[in-house]
Amino acid sequence: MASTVQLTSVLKTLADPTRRAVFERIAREGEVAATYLVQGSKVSQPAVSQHLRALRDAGLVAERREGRHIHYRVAPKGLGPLLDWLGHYQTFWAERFENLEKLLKESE
Amino acid sequence: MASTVQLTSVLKTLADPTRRAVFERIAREGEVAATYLVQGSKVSQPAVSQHLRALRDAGLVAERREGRHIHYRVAPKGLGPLLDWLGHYQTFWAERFENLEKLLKESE
DNA sequence: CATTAATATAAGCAATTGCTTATATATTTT
DNA sequence: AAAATATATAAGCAATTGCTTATATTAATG
Repeated sequence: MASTVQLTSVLKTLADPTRRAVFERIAREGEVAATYLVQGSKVSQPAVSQHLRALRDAGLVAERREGRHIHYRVAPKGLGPLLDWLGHYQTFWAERFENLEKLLKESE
Repeated sequence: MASTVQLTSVLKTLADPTRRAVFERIAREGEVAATYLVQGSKVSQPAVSQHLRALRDAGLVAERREGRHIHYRVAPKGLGPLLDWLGHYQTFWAERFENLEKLLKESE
């Protein structure tokens, strides 16, 4: 029953393009250490660190410490509040939804 | 092929709770004149007007003038960039996606 | 233990945001 | 045309945001 607060935090967190790019890279690569996210990012190490904190606080990523590296991965439930919310607007995107449906079937 | 810019604007626009509440009310009520959105909103008329402008600029609502009233309705394609983007993360929410799938089928 | 490496925190700053009040622009009504 | 109604715009302001540089913390290594 994802609260408004959670949904707001997910949306705000994903709304920043730099931060969203970090999220997308984590999603693509599976598990990435922060250092590697800093390499290949336009912004500084502290900036990346702050984005990672925001992503974690929003429940969008989880972390696993391994020595002095911290590996980030996408938290499967993180997008939950957003998906729940979108569920209420199915009537507005039913068509597109069926496209996704097709994609999903093809991918298995 | 919804650009990053469009996605960012959709996310930013929906991220504000007051503005999202306006959008939700338009969605629920089908077509609503701005005046009625002002009534029942915590914020002032100009604030609502600014939110409506933001929603329109993001492509989330469309308007229809009728005399001195302007009626707002949800723009079906508005959520497109968001849905397209989510399509890339199916693997992370496939399960939840199937729930939505079920709901969709029940609703027709 | 001292140094290096990985990450986080602090402080400061310019830009953006969301609101307000005041005023402008339509449009209808009298 | 004047008054009333519906909506938009302008200007200003406090709060938030995303970044920076500088410094701390945590962990591995020589």
